[in-house]
Amino acid sequence: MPAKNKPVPPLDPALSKGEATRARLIEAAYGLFMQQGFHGTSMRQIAEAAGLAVGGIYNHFKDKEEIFAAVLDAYHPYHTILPAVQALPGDSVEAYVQAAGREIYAQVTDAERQLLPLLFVEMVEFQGRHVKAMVVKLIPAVLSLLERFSKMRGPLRRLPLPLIFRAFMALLIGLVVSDMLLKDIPFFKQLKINWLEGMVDIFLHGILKPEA
Amino acid sequence: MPAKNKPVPPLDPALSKGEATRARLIEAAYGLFMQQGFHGTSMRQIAEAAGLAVGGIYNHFKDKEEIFAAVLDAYHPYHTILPAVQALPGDSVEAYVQAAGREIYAQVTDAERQLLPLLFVEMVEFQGRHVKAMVVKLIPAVLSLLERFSKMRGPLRRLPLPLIFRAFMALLIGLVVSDMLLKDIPFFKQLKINWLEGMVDIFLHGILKPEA
DNA sequence: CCTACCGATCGGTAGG
DNA sequence: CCTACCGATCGGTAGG
Repeated sequence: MPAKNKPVPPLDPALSKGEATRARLIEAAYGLFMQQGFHGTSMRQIAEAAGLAVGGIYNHFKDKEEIFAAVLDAYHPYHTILPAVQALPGDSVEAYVQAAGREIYAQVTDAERQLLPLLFVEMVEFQGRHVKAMVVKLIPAVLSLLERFSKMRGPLRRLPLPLIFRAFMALLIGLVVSDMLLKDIPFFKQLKINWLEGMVDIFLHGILKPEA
Repeated sequence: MPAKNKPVPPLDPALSKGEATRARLIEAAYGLFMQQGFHGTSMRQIAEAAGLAVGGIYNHFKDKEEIFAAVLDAYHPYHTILPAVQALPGDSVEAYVQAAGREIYAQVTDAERQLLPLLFVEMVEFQGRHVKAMVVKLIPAVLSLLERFSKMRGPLRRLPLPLIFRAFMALLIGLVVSDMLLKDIPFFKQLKINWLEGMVDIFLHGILKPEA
């Protein structure tokens, strides 16, 4: 083996050249998918935005769908939301639910414009198949969360824990989705209501015993 | 004016030839948009499915977006949901909310596979602009519904009526959306929970005074 | 990672 | 002069 010059792998501070190109492609594709959707975005557009030729993309991704999966993986917030929710102080149900609501909503609305259009593309083009795979991987973590929740069962009404969890998630999902449709409408902007706080309040009254 | 023969307009039982062709185009485009999305569906596919040539489409719609708008208008269920909800018996809050939940959920899940993918396309391709226009038109009807609701305020906690309404809609939206992601997962199918009933129950406890 | 290109198909329009 | 379409083709772009 002759001493061919090294290709300079991760000698660089952070990323190798290949990794940097891959990251540029993901970032470029993310912006284009958000604005134009999946079929509305061409490989040439992605290449141009990332500063390389069409053919070069295929050194990093086998096809367009693989780019989308990488984008979704890079931008979905579950790897930040779940640890954050697990680390929340859990003294009482009220404190926990309020904190969780704030935490999830903050991360989700923060990610709303960053993520929701991407999720719509996912549903349209792939019938949610990538997200479904994520959900399956998340099940154990959710179960351990429910386990922890079950220790605070005292003040709770007799309701199945999965129902409580899903109702909470449904409320937040519905809040974020309806936000997209309502936020530009003057009539709604004029209503001075703290929607998140109000919904969490309704939810808490819904799951707690009256005497609590 | 000589007695030229009449052009035989809507003598036919239901639709004129033009209207029938338009209806066929909408139906064909609907099926294709649902399966393939907007950019994933070609004018040629729509034409073929409707049994005419590509050029013929443009006698009915000026471009592809106009077809989509017509499809959305033909298939969204607000003109059936709203009258149904307005006609519900409204003796008590509990009865009303339970009936409304069942009614909306039935229509929405019935329309789920008929409509949700279309709404995702709408969000991806048009940033919800057609649905926003619908929402604005619906505001007066919703306000009159809230007006009616305000007469049953007795057993309700002191909460803003718009909050109650939106929380209810958010819960149902979240239920339907999460359904799409969860329904195929074995773990969830194994849970014997009546999700709709449970969520409506939580919601009702959330908005009603404890003593009621 | 590029240049050069493929089979096919894109949304939209021509004249008749 | 109209509605409803045809066969053919426009300039460009798709994923690979």
